[in-house]
Amino acid sequence: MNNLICIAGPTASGKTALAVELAKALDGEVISCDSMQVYKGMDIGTAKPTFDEMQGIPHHMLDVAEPWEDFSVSRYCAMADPIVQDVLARGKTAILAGGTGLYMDALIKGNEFAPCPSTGCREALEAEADREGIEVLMARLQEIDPQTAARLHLSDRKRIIRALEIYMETGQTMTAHNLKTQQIPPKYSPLWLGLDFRERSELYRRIDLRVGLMLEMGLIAEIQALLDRGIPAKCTAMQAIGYKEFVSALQGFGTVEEAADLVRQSSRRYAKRQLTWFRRNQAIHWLTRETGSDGSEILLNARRIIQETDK
RNA sequence: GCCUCUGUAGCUCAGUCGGUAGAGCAGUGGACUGAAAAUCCACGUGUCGUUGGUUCGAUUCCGACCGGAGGCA
Repeated sequence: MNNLICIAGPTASGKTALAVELAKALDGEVISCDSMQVYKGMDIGTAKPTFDEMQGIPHHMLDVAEPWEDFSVSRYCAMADPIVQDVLARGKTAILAGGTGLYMDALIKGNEFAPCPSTGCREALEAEADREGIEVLMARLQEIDPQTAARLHLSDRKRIIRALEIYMETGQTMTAHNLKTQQIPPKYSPLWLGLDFRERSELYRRIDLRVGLMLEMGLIAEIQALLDRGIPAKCTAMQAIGYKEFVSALQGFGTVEEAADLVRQSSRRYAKRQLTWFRRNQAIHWLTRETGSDGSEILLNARRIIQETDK
């Protein structure tokens, strides 16, 4: 029984539309799996489903955080998992749709994350890296967790710091922690669907189109409103593609047109990274859109796959 | 019409004092366990405009032709 369906795919591939269509057909509710659509007030630039697009289907995990808050995978799972269970308990189909692969995998696997209480140890590590150089931290990591140290490149400052942080907070190495969580069997076994295009250039064309549309819909005004509310330009939410570039333009660094070019390019690279993430998931049934197609075969193929696997 | 400059990777260009070439950007592949729209790694063969000549050998030197830019009439 396919009562849990995951819809993965790169940005601008049509996940929202497919999720709504499937929800209509299967008495389902949509749970968004997107690291930026969680923020209130960030609608246009995150391509959050509009009221019309939702077509009366309940959508969860949108607008669940303020833009100045720090959000994270663990917080996502903590909020989304009870929702999934509730939808299933009510006998409905839960449709998990979104492009944040880490969030989706973590929720499905039921990952437990190493704790990260705010003791300021991350800040201390950051400061130390600034002062002493990252090599010093890497050397320490080499001592306590050689496997992780070997895996990480010296320039991957973020992960080096995170690995040390886990050890300092829990007394357990990242390697040990990961080993432990990997042994836990996945919490859910959903039907996985993935959206892709026969030709990459078709995806890129859609991305370009969407960026233009976002500007027409008033993305700049949306960003200005966020800044007017005093949202720090350096918070996690403002790292979002389509926000950071225009914030920078509004602050006088370059023109809006130049920023739009950057947004298109970052979105293309992001889409590529998303595909890399999802491609390694062997469970995904790929729905590949043929060149020149209007996309109508996608829903049909999705429903066929659902039927075939529902025995 | 004449003169000068120019034609090399998808784009902008470098280079070879003659031994078939390399940067940036674009692009591609990959990693990813509490920032993930983040962070990080790897990847450069292309009729060197066309065609003759010189040469053991030409993308490189010489000629002609075809594009492009500028100047003089």
